[in-house]
Amino acid sequence: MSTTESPESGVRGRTRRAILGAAASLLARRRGATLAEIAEAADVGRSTLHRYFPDRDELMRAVVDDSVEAIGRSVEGAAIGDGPPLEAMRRLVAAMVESGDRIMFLWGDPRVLEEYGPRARWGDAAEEDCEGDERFADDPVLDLIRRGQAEGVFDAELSPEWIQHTLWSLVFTGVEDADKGLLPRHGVTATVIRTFENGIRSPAG
Amino acid sequence: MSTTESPESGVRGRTRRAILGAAASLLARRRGATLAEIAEAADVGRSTLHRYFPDRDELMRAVVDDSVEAIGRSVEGAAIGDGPPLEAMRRLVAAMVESGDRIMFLWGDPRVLEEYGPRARWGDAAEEDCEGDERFADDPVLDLIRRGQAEGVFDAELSPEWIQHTLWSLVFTGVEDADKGLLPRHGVTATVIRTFENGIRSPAG
DNA sequence: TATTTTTGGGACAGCAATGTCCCGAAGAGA
DNA sequence: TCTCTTCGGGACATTGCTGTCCCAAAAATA
Repeated sequence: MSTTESPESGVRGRTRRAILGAAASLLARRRGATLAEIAEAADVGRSTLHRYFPDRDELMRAVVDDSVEAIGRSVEGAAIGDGPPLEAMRRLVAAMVESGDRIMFLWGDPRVLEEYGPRARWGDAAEEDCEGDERFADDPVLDLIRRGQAEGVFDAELSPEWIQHTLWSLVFTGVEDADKGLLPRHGVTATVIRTFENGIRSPAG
Repeated sequence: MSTTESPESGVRGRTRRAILGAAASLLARRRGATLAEIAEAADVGRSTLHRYFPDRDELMRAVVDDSVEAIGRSVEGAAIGDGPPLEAMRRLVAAMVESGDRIMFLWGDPRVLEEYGPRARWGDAAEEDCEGDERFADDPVLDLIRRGQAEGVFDAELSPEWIQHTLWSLVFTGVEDADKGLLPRHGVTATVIRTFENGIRSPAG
């Protein structure tokens, strides 16, 4: 190990990922899930869980970080900076749907991002007057939305933030419906894209 | 009413409504809020709260029932059975936005409707194979959606249930954003309607 | 004013979740 | 095989929420 952070040491890395994955998946569906339940879902003893994450808060922070990273990687793979905005947006939706569990975890409880969000990385003492938006100033998703608006493809009367929230919201709803069996898993992306782009109005009408 | 249910007796009715309102408002924003917090928000002693609702479950059921009724009344006032579907839908959105707190409470936690939903009214032992949809068979909102589809106004390739979920989801997001100050309170309805109807595509494009 | 209802708060026991510690067993690596 | 690490589970004290009971004060009603 280098200094403080254990990198990805074969054993600990695997266990750690197992815990984070199980936690995200379970917490997405049952917030307030017990640590014992999370441990069980991860197929790990409660002691082990405590060994990796001393208390609930640290676990939450880690799961949030991990989820943000996972989604980030997925989004990165969509290369939303390239090509026509509409097509980039479709790739983005697909990427987000693929990270279904993480999306449900992060978006399912607004508090989660507020309390354990990226802010933590900057140190917690920083309670500046940041209205909570500038930290997303370089968000590639917002960039894409602005680009689409500038090119006249996306509705410019809607604020980029609102469009972004709509996106998250629809993806979340789609993933959730699929999770409940109300929507076929393979059709989620198409349905979300269709609704997101055109709304519910009949294309014919 | 006469026998078991206390009707609306001036005093008890007022206290009851205060508790239900405060509970919905608080639980909408902080699920897992303590009974003590709810009592405080309702400006009532914890004893009094327990006097009206013996335990947490009964309170939850009551808040759900109350919220469903409140929204129902609001929706009823929108007369969504009359007139062109598109205009009816706009009235519906406006009505739902007006019930912001209740919407946030009911939609914010999917579990809430599953555990304390209308099913409770039928008796809890009824665990028939109802896939959970037939109970909404006569839902006026679904009726409106189907009507709109039949008239060629709403996208017929989207399932009515999906459209309904989209509707709830967008209204929820709008109300939530307004709650956080990200969206001007008076513009929520228009923004939601615009997005819901047309998606994010530029009308010009 | 007198009576009944309603209320608020304190005291209390029960309970489930949490966090800590320890030890023997299983597993990985040399 | 030997050694070091990691693991699972039990035991334990602690904490915070819950639900119950009681009583005096405040409010409503007659």
